[in-house]
Amino acid sequence: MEMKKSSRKMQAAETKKKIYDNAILLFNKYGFENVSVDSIVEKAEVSKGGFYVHFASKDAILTEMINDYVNRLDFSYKSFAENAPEDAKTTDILLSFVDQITDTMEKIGYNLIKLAYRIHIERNNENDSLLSYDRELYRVFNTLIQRGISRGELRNDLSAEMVSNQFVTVIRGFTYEWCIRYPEFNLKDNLRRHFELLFAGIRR
Amino acid sequence: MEMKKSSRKMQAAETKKKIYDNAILLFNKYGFENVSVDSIVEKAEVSKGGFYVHFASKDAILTEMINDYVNRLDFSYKSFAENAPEDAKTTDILLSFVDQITDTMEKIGYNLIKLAYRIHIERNNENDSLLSYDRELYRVFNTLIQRGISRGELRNDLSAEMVSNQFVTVIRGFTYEWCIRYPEFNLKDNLRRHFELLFAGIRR
Amino acid sequence: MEMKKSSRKMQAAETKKKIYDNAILLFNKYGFENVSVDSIVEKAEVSKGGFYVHFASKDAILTEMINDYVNRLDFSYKSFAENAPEDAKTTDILLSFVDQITDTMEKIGYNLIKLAYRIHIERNNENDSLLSYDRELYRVFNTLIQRGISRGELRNDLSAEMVSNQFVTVIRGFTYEWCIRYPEFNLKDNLRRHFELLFAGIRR
Amino acid sequence: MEMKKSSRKMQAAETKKKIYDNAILLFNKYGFENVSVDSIVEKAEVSKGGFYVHFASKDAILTEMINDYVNRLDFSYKSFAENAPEDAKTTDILLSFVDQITDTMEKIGYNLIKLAYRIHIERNNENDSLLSYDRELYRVFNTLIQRGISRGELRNDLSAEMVSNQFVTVIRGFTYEWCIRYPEFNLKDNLRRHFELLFAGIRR
DNA sequence: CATGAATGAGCCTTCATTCAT
DNA sequence: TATGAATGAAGGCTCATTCAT
Repeated sequence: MEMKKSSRKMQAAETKKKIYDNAILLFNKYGFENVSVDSIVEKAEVSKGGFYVHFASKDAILTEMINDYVNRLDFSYKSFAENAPEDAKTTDILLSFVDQITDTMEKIGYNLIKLAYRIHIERNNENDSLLSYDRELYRVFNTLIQRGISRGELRNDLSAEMVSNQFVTVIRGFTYEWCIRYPEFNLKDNLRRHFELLFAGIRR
Repeated sequence: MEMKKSSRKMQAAETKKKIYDNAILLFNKYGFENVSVDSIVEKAEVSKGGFYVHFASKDAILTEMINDYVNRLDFSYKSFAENAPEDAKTTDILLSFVDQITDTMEKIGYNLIKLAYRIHIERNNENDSLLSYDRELYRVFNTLIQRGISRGELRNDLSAEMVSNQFVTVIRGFTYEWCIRYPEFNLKDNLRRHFELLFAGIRR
Repeated sequence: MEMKKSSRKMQAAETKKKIYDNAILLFNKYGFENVSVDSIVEKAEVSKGGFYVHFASKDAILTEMINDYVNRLDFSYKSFAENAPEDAKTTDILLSFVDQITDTMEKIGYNLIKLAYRIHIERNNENDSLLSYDRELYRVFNTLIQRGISRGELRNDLSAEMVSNQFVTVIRGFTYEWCIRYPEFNLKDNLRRHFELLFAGIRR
Repeated sequence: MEMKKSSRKMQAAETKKKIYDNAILLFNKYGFENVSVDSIVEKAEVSKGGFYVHFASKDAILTEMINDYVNRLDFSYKSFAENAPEDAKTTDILLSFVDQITDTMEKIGYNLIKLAYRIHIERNNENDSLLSYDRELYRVFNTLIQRGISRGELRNDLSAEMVSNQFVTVIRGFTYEWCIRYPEFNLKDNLRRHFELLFAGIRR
């Protein structure tokens, strides 16, 4: 009896996932506005009513998607901050943090991220969980930069806050480039290269 | 009487502009897909048929907008390249070029640019006139960086090509940030600051 | 309870029929091009969306109608060919075949047939299922005429093929007349009279 | 001064003809309902306002066309009746009349005639000038048949009225066939053959 | 949970016609 | 006569959502 209930729930969860996955797929291919609930349920091989059993609206599927995205990044940032090596050079830590960010991005997948960016610019700040969320990213950077300054590894005439902001903007900017130039643009290499330039400067 | 000959055409041009301006306004406020032709003509105080006298479709208004945008940037880049001072320091020239770019952006207006970015990410590279166009921007950067290297002002262990690419990506990335953070994000200050960091490096 | 399983589907079928019937009615009264989907759904007392649940387009309803028409005639021709009396005079068989055709036409209804003719001439041979279909009619005639010739009942200086073609053309021509002169033109009487003239000749 | 006025009128007449001809062309290619005034004026290289200078409406052009058609047939029938040879065999006269009809049809042109038939079945007897007009055709036939009967050339057990009606129906029916089977269907041959069958009968 | 028929507001576009120039 | 910008009603079709089964 217990098993049956659980199997029912599993069935339901599978149906939901089928809808979710196919929806994301289509949103990415054609853009959110150009995908109808009809086309989602057709691709997912579910009835139209079934869609509304699992999602309150077409928008709801988007919200869920953004949450996934944010949660995964959140976890990634936090786990880095907790496990950062104590003794390494600050710039090396920064580089490996940037590497981890790109790794996470690539795990989340170009599709989801591009969709997030698209939504982000489509909807006017209405849903700024993404933007606000990156304060976590900002916080990690800020901590690292202050550490670098106080250890004498980074210039002490710089405001850690300003530099952190620049870093976040750079990450977001390069990710945007990745989205519009996929797959020819290598996110990891370019970001790493950019941070190396930022560390050393290009002036002789 | 002779002058009057164009009064009808002028009237028509004004009508077109009224439609165009109001359309851009609405596209930015609500997103292209969420703006109906009905709402455009209502705001522009023109009849629905009137819209189609001046634009072949709702899409056509977008194409016209992108062309405006590209043409203005084009002119800006070219005029800078032609008038660059011969004797100034390369980094100063770069900074003043970046300044001119932001000035141009601000003249074009946040609205138009955000719309362009939105379209850019919404439509899957279908219309990459924007992307390809920025090769002009890339070219100006490349020339300047080579000049800096050969004059001994910039590090000679850097590939001018790579650095130019980074610069273009940075410009685009910061502009994206400007779009999603408007009006709190100051494009000019942030870009200038970023290039200064890039010039000097943040390492001690 | 078991029987009820189809109640939803039966309801749907009824809705579809309501739409179909009213559409045909209106098409005939005002012409296909002059009937809007709005007017159909209003007359059928169905929502606009409902129309598109049952028909993919306004055109689809026409296709369905033509198919109905062709299928019914098809059945009629075939059943005649199978049940033709073996021993009767050929001209009598021909006359009774012509009678059966007009009976079928009248069962199908002036409305549907006129609509079919209208579509036929409106669309430039694009949909010639009707035209090609009448080859079945032609075949029945051909068989009968050959029989008549070989039995010595009909002139043996005539090509059965040519005469069959003439017959089909006559049927179609008189039906056209029926359509444009309805209801004053009696299809059955006129066709029968014409075939009698054709059999005997009008010359003394 | 007199010449100038006339040249103006000629200019106007030419413009009108240009519109008329191109309209007929398009009506035939795409069907009356599918041809817009816009497309007419574009093809005719006339301004939109110009169209309404010469025709009160889109429909007016149709009326004018039907009138042309009817007038030409009218003239043809009358001229035949006036010049019919006194001494020839009635059936020969009938055949040569049928020939003249098809000649006239071919001079008028398949396009115009098909259009007339189309209009005829599209509009519900609203404009039956065509139908009523063919009473002239009927009259010629009636006279000839009565002549044949009284001369002992045709069966005297036939009603001249009935036979005339059959003839007119046949003409119209074969012309319809010509319209929907153009150009593979040879109107003249088929009509001639049919009348020959009607004269002699197909019975042995 | 699942189904799919039904809803009706909304969308983009077309078009015959008018009228000031 | 000729022009073409302007009009606004109408058309075919889409779509997110609801709800009885």
